[in-house]
Amino acid sequence: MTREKPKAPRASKGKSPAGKSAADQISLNTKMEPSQDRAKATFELILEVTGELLGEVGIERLSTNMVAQRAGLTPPALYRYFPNKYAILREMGRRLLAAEDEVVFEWLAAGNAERPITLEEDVQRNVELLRRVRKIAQDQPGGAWILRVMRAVPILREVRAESIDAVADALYQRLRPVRPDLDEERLRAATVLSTSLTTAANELMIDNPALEGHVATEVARMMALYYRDLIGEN
Amino acid sequence: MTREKPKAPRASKGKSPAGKSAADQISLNTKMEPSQDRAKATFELILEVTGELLGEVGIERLSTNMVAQRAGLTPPALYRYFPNKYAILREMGRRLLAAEDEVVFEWLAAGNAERPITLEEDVQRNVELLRRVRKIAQDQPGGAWILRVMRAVPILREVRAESIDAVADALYQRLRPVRPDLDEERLRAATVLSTSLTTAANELMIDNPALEGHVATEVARMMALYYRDLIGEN
DNA sequence: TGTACATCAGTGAACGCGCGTTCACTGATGTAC
DNA sequence: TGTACATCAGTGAACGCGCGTTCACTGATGTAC
Repeated sequence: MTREKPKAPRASKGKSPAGKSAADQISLNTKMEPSQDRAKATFELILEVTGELLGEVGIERLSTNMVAQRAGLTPPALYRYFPNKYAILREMGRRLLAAEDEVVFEWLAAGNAERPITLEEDVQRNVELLRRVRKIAQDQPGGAWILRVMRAVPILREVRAESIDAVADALYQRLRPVRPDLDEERLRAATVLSTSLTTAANELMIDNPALEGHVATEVARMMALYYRDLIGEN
Repeated sequence: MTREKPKAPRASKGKSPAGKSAADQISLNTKMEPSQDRAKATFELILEVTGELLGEVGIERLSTNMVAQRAGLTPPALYRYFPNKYAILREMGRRLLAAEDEVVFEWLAAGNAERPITLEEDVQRNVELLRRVRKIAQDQPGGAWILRVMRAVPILREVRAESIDAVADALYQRLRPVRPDLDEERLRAATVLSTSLTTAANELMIDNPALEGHVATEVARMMALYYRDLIGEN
């Protein structure tokens, strides 16, 4: 009795930017369908366990076999949802950054980036935003490591880049009407830069909690001063 | 005829910060002695080839066997100098960051951080410093990848942290006399922050050459504004 | 409400491969006399 | 300047291990009637 091969949907290869050359060759990273409740729980368990292990052994020693074992599964069970460890990390990274981005979007929607206020108020608003964003990574097991790994692994770098672009663009859209005369490329560069540096500052604080208090206010001040100069309200 | 086991010096385990827990367990990373010219050439060849491969296959697929093969060596020849791939990357990372740091030290020694000048001159000086530092990573094969990997691999993170601390401290020593009244922790935080963010900005530009021109001047301006406010010369 | 059946979720066992690592060795280089 | 010998540099072959991956399968869940 020959069974039909299930031969799953096998992924759409993402947006695959053609000339991206290195290291993303073979690895297609899309997962299969979790439909029943049990399956969804397994799916979430895999993500959770991967976060823990990432912090414990690092990305290099992390393997699908190791994740499966820790989750109390056999390897084929994991394979049902993720073709390899990068797919797991990608899902984790997406969720983490999406949550961070959401905080920023809300902050922007509340008008924090545009109302004229004093420098000190400006700094305090930035401190608060930074704190809220930072908390998301800190509250997730292995969160700090996901952030780090997203800088060094090609497939994950895309996820990170998209998140930064999305945030920078949202900021751009808020600031554009305030200074319609400003050179577009300069404003684009400013928003991408401040977004990138803000995440870098948060990673610095996560790495080095002893500095957290002072660094938070200093980076908040740095950004406030920069944008006040750029927008021209100082 | 039994030979004496050479049983090399086997490393001093670095400074091993006791509670560092994860992922640096087994890996001792010190290399053996290259003495003859031929050996030195091999040593350098290994570093060079590793840089190339790092860019081509990424850190995950990089292996000592792969490096040895590409260098035209057998694995034991590589083992004579490096106990594992992290030792190679560590040496590369050290050299790269030492070269970058040296540029900053010279820039500071030339008094660029203290003389009272106009904002625009200040920005230009920062742009030039950034450019010089950036060039070092760009000129080295796999340089960008070494920088990335140093954020995500525990052993290499130490190398990176030491470099940033050294640069931040040099900056601190320059600024301390200028504002002896400033809270020490605040000034420390400011120097570590600006050092970290400057490297992050350079990595951003390396990742995204299209933005290089604008980002360079914007980050230079950001730092200039920040320090002028901090030191109180605006 | 009960049961038969289709589909979903996960198992157990096995595989080939390349990695890290070791061994006793040969060939190259340098140097004492 | 020539040669004998010690040390340094690199080889060839082999190993055990854990990884990614597959297979045909059993057990769990949901649903049509």
